[in-house]
Amino acid sequence: MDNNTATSIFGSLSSGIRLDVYRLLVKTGPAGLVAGEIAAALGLPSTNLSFHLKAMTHAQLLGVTQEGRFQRYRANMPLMLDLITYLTEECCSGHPEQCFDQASAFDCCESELSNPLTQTETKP
Amino acid sequence: MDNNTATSIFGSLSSGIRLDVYRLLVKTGPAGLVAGEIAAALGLPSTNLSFHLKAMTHAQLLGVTQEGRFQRYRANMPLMLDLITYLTEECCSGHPEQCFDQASAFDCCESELSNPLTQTETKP
DNA sequence: TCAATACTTCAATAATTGTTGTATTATTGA
DNA sequence: TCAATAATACAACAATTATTGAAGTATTGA
Repeated sequence: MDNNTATSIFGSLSSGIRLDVYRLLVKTGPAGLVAGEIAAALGLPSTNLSFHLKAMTHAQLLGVTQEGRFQRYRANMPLMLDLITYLTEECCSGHPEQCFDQASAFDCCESELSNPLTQTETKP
Repeated sequence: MDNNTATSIFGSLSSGIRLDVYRLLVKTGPAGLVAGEIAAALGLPSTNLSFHLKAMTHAQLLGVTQEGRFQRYRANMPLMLDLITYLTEECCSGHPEQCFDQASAFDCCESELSNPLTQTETKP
């Protein structure tokens, strides 16, 4: 992960439409959705959605596979994990527990179970 | 966390300069840096840096406190955790382990130790 | 008090990004 | 084959964002 890759991912998620698309595809997981389903779910004109899908695919935030005349899009989850790693590299110069001393409602550094990405159940 | 908040955070990190600023401040942790130190570290004209710091502060990605004639900036780490939670809410409709079955090099769902935010040591 | 320092604001301009409608490509099923 | 469907490409225009230099505000220390 380098600065350019990271900024293009962030740029991809800096529009309300693209963020909605991404969250929708995170929700559907490996099944993904074809472009028309995304357009219907979000109520967007196909030409505008296509513009945004292209941007997200170019940033590698989405993957796409052809199925006949359909294009199926999926969220690239591993890339998001890479991005988080990049953001927190050298956190507090190697002492990440300090980053959260300031915060009240976070106990992430005391617990190994606080990352939503690593849990299958968040509502016990 | 709502769509608008999240897109403004992503917009904040969609410029190479702002991403450099954020990562620099993550690295310095609670100590933070004053504006002049950031400008010196990144080699930026103060007027341009000020523009970017204002954008990041407005998005709440940075906090700022006055110290005499200095302005000290710090990264808002808890906000980043909120953002990650927002992105992964309803991941795979409640079955996040599926999101990573596609990936080869990630074992996050088998291990509770893979989140950089929850570790104090990443290089054993 | 006053010059120097730290930083921000403002205005002008440049560059990038977003939206829409129309046209085009490719695939399917009758 | 051919009309219908799915989606993308292009062009025009609108809107937003970035950069710079000059001017302004506030604080400090001599």
